[in-house]
Amino acid sequence: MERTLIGALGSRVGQEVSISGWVDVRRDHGKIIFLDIRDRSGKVQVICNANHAEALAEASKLRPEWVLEITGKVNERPEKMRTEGANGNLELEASEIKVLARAAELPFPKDEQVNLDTLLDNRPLTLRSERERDIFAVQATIVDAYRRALQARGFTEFQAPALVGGDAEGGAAVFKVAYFYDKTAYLATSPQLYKQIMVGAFERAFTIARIFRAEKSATTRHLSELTQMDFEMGFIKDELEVMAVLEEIIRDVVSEAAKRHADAFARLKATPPALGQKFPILTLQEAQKILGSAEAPDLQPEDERRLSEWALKEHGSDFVFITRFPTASRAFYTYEDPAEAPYSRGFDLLLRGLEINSGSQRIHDYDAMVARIKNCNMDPKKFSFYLQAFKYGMPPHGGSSTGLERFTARVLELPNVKEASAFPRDLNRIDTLLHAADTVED
RNA sequence: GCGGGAGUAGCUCAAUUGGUUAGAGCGCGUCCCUGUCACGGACGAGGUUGCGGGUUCAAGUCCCGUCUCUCGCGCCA
Repeated sequence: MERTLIGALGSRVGQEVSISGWVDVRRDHGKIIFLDIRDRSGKVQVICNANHAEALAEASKLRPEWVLEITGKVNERPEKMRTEGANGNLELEASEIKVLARAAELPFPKDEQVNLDTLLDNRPLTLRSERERDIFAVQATIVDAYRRALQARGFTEFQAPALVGGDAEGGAAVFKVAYFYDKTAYLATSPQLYKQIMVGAFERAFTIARIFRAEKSATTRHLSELTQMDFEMGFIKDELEVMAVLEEIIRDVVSEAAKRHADAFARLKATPPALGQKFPILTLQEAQKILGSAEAPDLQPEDERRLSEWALKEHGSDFVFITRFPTASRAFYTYEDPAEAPYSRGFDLLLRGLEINSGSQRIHDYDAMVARIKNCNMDPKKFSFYLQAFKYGMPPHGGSSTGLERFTARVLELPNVKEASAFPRDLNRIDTLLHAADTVED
């Protein structure tokens, strides 16, 4: 019999169907056994009783996470046995149970709240929990909505390289890779330079790229491998134009996630970020005045948290832009208007106390770019590939970069960014798929 | 890299100022149970207290070293 998805059982009441899925829970009463079966579309209660002795005998052997194919009849539940939620009014009376795969004893119940370390050590299992599926379903929507929002505004998606010939950004620590005979390559710390090159081709370009940072940091906001959602646009007047597009995109993404996943937000006890009428914009100086702190070239984590509290209180927004950082504290390609020196046209976007996006207007003039590179004590020759984009005519442009895991974590109010990565890597954590032979049972 | 906290059963955690045989809940095993939905009930198994050294009549508990986790700072996004 053809498989029916569990989510579609509501329209098959009274009919004989076949479902496939995992055992979520078994409740064994001896002569009557209940199973909660889960597939990608939902869950349903299966009842095994004396009407089908073979199925009942089979059900008594089942354990959590066994994979089954069950044939039976979809019944309305007796009046008093109904529950809230999907399929709460029906149940499948099993006539035949076929085991497609067994599962070993679980180290802990699938939906039990465990410590972060245990959660990540047991990822193949814990990803099956409702909580983890909620997190990564929301994350999938964030990526999808970001992509659609940019496509709708005339941006062309491109694929950025992960292997690069030099550390383009400077600043961030890089992973080295032995590259064939005598070369050294690096894992990209950002798609930035390639994104700018693409402005020359498409005017508006974006990429959703894996990037790598070898920072020896052990915090709740760092990962060694992460996803950056980057866009870059040509023919702008200033960074405010980039910020306006970014704000529109963020509004689309947050609204879409809230709309599609209201149930997940509720289960995770998270509130979708408040968008307010408009994201407030503070210059660094204004921000430091609000904080009552001394002038410094950048904000500290505690400052970021306090500014977010201010933005929510004063503007009903969980987001706040910070602009006008000193040019010296920003990446080399950041544009500085002579009239605005020593401040740059860079900006950060904070969400609930954490920097989730960084952007700027960029230098577009070839000579100015070469001069800035020299000024930063770097060799323009090493940038000759990148510099071709400017040599052959580049419009005034700018863009921004959103950290997917940080964004997901703040949207869902997850305390540690590692929870927003299905397979996080950090100082000590990296999967050893090929070295775990001693943990495999014979 | 610096600082705080932690490491006890498969998981989550207890264990007076050092003191007999290290406990609980969940999970697991056997048995009972025809309306549960975290089903329930009876009984049971399960520990070199991260690792190495030291102090002491006696160490899960105190000291030193080491590894790991976790939180904060630095760096970074």
